[in-house]
Amino acid sequence: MTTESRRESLLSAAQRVFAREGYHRAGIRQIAEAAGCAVGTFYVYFPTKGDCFRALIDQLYHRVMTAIQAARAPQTTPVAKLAASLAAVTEVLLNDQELSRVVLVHTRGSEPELEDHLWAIQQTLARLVASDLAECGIDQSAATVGAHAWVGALGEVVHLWAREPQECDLAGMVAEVKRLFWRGWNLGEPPALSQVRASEAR
Amino acid sequence: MTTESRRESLLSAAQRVFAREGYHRAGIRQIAEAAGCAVGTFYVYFPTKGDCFRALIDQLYHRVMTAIQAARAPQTTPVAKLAASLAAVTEVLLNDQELSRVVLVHTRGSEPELEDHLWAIQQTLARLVASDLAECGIDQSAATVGAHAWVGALGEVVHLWAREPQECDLAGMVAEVKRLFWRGWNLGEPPALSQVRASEAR
Amino acid sequence: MTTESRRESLLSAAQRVFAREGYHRAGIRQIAEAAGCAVGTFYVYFPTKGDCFRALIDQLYHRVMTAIQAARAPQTTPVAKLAASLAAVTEVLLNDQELSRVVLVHTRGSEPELEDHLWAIQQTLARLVASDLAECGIDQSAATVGAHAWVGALGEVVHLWAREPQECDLAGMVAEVKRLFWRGWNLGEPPALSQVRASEAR
Amino acid sequence: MTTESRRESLLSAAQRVFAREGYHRAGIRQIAEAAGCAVGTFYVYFPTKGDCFRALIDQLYHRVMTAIQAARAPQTTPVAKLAASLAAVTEVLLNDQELSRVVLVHTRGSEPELEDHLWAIQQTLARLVASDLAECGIDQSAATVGAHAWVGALGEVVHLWAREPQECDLAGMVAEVKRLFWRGWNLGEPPALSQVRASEAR
DNA sequence: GATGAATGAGGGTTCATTCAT
DNA sequence: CATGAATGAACCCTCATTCAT
Repeated sequence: MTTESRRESLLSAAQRVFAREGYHRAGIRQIAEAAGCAVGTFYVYFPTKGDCFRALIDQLYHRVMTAIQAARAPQTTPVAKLAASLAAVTEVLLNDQELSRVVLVHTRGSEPELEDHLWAIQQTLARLVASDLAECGIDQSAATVGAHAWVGALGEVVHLWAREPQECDLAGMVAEVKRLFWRGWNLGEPPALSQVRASEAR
Repeated sequence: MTTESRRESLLSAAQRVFAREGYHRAGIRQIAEAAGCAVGTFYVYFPTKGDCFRALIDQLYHRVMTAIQAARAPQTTPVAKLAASLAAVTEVLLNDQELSRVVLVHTRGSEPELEDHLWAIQQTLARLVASDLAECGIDQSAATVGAHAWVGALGEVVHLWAREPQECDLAGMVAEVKRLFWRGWNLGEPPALSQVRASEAR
Repeated sequence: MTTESRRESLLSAAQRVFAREGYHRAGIRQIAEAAGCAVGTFYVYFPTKGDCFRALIDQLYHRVMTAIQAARAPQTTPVAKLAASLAAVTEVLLNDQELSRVVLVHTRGSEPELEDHLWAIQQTLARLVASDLAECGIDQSAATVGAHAWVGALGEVVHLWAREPQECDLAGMVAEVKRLFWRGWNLGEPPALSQVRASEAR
Repeated sequence: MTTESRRESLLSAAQRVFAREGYHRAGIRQIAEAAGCAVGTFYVYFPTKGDCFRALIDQLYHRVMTAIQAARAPQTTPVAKLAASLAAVTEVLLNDQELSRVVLVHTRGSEPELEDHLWAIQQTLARLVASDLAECGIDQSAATVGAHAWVGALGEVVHLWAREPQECDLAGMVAEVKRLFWRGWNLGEPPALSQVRASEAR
């Protein structure tokens, strides 16, 4: 087993345990056991429990940012860029549901440092959305609030799905949130996901 | 000092400490000290740290529910009831900012039992809103999602304010959220708060 | 059991365990057990293992300084003051043999902070002796070295006794050290302990 | 790199790290890194951290004993032998200051086994000095104590120098210690180092 | 011989909770 | 009711040592 795969097995074990137990109830012992290695091995790869959690946050962040950049690149109008960004975020959440759950649900109440870290990331994301909104003609402060509201709404929907996975359809809910905000921002009905994708194609 | 006032001083001390430190970093020692009594006294009034926190959750819940019922009673149309409910919630948040912060921000990551408790309450609230939405002509599933999205958006805005209290105006942001969702639900521009209040008067 | 006596029982248990095991091998669990209490109780009285050890250092320091001041007060000539100081130190070592052993033998290799603490104390003591020596006509640098040499010699003799308690007589060795240094400093034969004591009487 | 030179580079790295950090704070990782090799390599040359430290003790011991034997050989009178022995020890300390520091300062508090080992060596040395002293007419027990006192004084002076290297002159202090003990033993003023060396010459 | 990832016993410390006073 | 010393399970983390490559 290479050191990279060991690190990844620890990371995915941590993801599972954090998802199930939350930050504080998750013990290094459990994570190591879930990864099939000893406690000491955990510390070969992560200096700290918090650093391990942060790696998960960063993993999600990286995926989101990558997806957003890829999705925005081919777009030309502000509305299209906004739509593409939201679609990209949505897509990552749908693809990495457990990871999203860990990051969006369990960072709160973990450690101030981690909360700050995620907060900074969400600020980045919110500012991006806000600046798109501003370009779409929405006034500055409404754009800021709107962006945060969107982040919160999305987070809550993930939370709902995290609590009752069998009773709800995350994809459908996410689409509904998009329609809701789209109208709320006076941008009309949102472009269907398929249309966005079509326009992404070069 | 009467039994009741001692309990309330503990509760308000707990509110302050939980707001500042979060659930896990808040220690019984700190709470007791903030309340000006000994650790043992805390346990005369609350069987458990979690029960104390739950009492804060319930306090907010009680205020919200009372306010909603009072606001809805005089309303006749579904839209007016919805508007009244949202306005009532909003008003409680603005009046009890620290308490809202504790409950909405710090319940996550506390303990499964407490998370469940808050969740059940938010479900109740969301269902209320959802049923109003449904009566306003929004289809069932969209109503459910919409209600949760609204709860999440509101929570996030409280979070934003909790993090940067001097840079943002909670009341203004809450009003903006209302406009956003009102349009999102195709209900037109929201009634001004003053109008709602006027119609509340008997 | 009062809190003061509890603290003292912990301190004396710590003294025993540190004497037997040295700083690093001594565990909080052992100390607590030796004191007949739980691990947590140790931390009610000492914030840290190091703080507990430091309390022992300070205990010895306090006894030494008290004894020195009492012994010097009635003396008038520099030689008599020097003799009184050395006799006082000697007396404390003989009365508190285990404590002396802990402090003089086991501080080294404990923690930098503790080593510094003891070092500062020994510097104080050495400077006191050095200044007496200087007043006895010994030149400055020789006085400094002489004082440290005396401290080291005394420490080593304690060490010898710590290692082979049944084969050596600490009191006799300490007396021999005094004679040795007295001649080394050209002060003639040292005053007998009884004489010093006699002159202490008012 | 030959086996021997690798071992020596590890030994000198260990000397540096132990001098800087003390026994417990020095980690195998640091030593290996300082020697420019991997952790595993360390264990090719030393079965144990303690064994590595012991090798340093023995290194100093070997140098001291070699120097003493060389210095004593040409001497004929007991006083000259004593002077030669002390001068030899002194010379080694001055030539191998870092090593002396490691052994004399950091063995205490390391491990019982290592402390015993150094103790046995110091006993050997002390007995040698004590037997010379006895031949110089000093009575048995005074000789033993004197020898230990001398070892302790020397160690403390090394310690002083280890703590404040820039403020003190090890060579000068060592010379002063010699004068002090020489007078303490009623042997008059000590022979100058140069005289000893002259008499060493064949 | 050389490597460095893996190990796991054991370390110090925390803190919600209890209970005798 | 009020107290606060006492508790001990459980936590995160370290590091000397091993061994397959």
